[in-house]
Amino acid sequence: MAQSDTVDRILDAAEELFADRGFSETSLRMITSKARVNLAAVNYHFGSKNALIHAVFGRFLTPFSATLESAFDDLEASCEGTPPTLNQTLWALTESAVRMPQRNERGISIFMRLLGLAYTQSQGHLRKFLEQEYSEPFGRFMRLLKGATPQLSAVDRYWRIQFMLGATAFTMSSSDALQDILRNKLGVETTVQEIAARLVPFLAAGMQAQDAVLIPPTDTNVPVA
Amino acid sequence: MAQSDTVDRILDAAEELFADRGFSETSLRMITSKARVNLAAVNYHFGSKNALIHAVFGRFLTPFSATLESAFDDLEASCEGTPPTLNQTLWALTESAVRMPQRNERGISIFMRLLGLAYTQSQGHLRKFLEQEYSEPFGRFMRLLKGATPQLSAVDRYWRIQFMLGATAFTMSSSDALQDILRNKLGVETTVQEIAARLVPFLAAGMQAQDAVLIPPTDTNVPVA
DNA sequence: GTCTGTTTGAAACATACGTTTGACGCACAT
DNA sequence: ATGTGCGTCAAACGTATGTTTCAAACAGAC
Repeated sequence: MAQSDTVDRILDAAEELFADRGFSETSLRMITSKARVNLAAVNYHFGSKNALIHAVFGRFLTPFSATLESAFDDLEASCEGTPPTLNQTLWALTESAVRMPQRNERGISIFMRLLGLAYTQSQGHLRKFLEQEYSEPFGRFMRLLKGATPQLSAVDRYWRIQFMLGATAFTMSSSDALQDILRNKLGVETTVQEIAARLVPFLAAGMQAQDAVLIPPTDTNVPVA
Repeated sequence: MAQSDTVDRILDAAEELFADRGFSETSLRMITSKARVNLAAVNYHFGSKNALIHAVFGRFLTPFSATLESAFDDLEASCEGTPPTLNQTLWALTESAVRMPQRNERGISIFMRLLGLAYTQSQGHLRKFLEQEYSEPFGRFMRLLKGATPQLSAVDRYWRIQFMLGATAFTMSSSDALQDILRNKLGVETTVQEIAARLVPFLAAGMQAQDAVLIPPTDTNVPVA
């Protein structure tokens, strides 16, 4: 055949190992031996380890950003002028992620982990690369958030978006470990879809919390409902 | 003198480098050359790189957990039987963190970053070590959270605690970068204390969000106030 | 001063890494 | 049949890592 499946075998193995161990803690030799290909194949097909990492993201993120764009299109079309709500925007994002065709049942979980790692490892180089490479859907999501939270000042909105991002990236990046703990402690099985279903209301409520009073402790719970 | 300051110089350098670059991306040679001590000093004083990492955490976490314990003591004493509220508990934690004597103005930010890394790097080995080593204040905080959110199921509470942890660790760990962006974009200056003041209401609101409906999108914002 | 235990110093150790090399096999066009 | 290009392979390259070694410097006790 003109093109063997070596490339895909490498991508599959790399994706899984990166998610389990992080990028710099995963060597090319681990990847090639898991994929049962020759060590030199990575540099032959991808050029370098860094290019491999980018390729792993590209394989998922390029079709995902297309899916996301059309989900945003549908959402805005169905709203006819009025800006989509916060809940709708967040759900459009998570639905798009969950609906992506998966290579296996761990697919989503693996990829969320990779995104989380991209935000915390290698001094954020990967984060900058991804935000640049996919600035279109990224910027659009930010604009939707702005439209959905007109009551927030720009500064408040900025920080709260970081809080959301943090909760998401962190949770997803360690979702395997967290699921293990939950299984051992409470005997509960969890899917990534369920985590997302718990995360979205948390984020939406935090995003719409009453403005921060810059004076510390009160002696009653903040009324929420 | 009986004991030189070599140990502290190593700890200072390691702390900063670990926070900037992660654990496995920081070599002993970087640490010793930044600390201007001999390479062998690390293995002589600490035994191994892993033991150094543990020592870095210990230097901050041991006094901090003492401060935290007494803050919790005060809080529970002032409540006389009735369980402290969520807001009070969260504030007791952040106050304790902010009030810690700092080696420099980046102190808090550096340490938050390290905690965040501990949860995401090295397959969670560090996380397990820390939760074991400081199970006392850790478990107590968890119990306080439980008392402050009796309406939540154990599973819901578990995940929301992870969300809080993620938002906090992520934000604090990249607070330097985030503050820079905000300064350049909106011309606003921010302190760690102000970030905390914005974070706590976000977390409290998310923690007390109405139970997750496991069915996706609605067409109205979730009512919050 | 001399001895003793502790801390530093420069150098080497063994190992692992990402990358490169050059020979080899194989399909396919000529 | 023959040559050409692509993919694979074992082996090596140079570099960087964590750790160890052993001699020298230093302190304080006698």
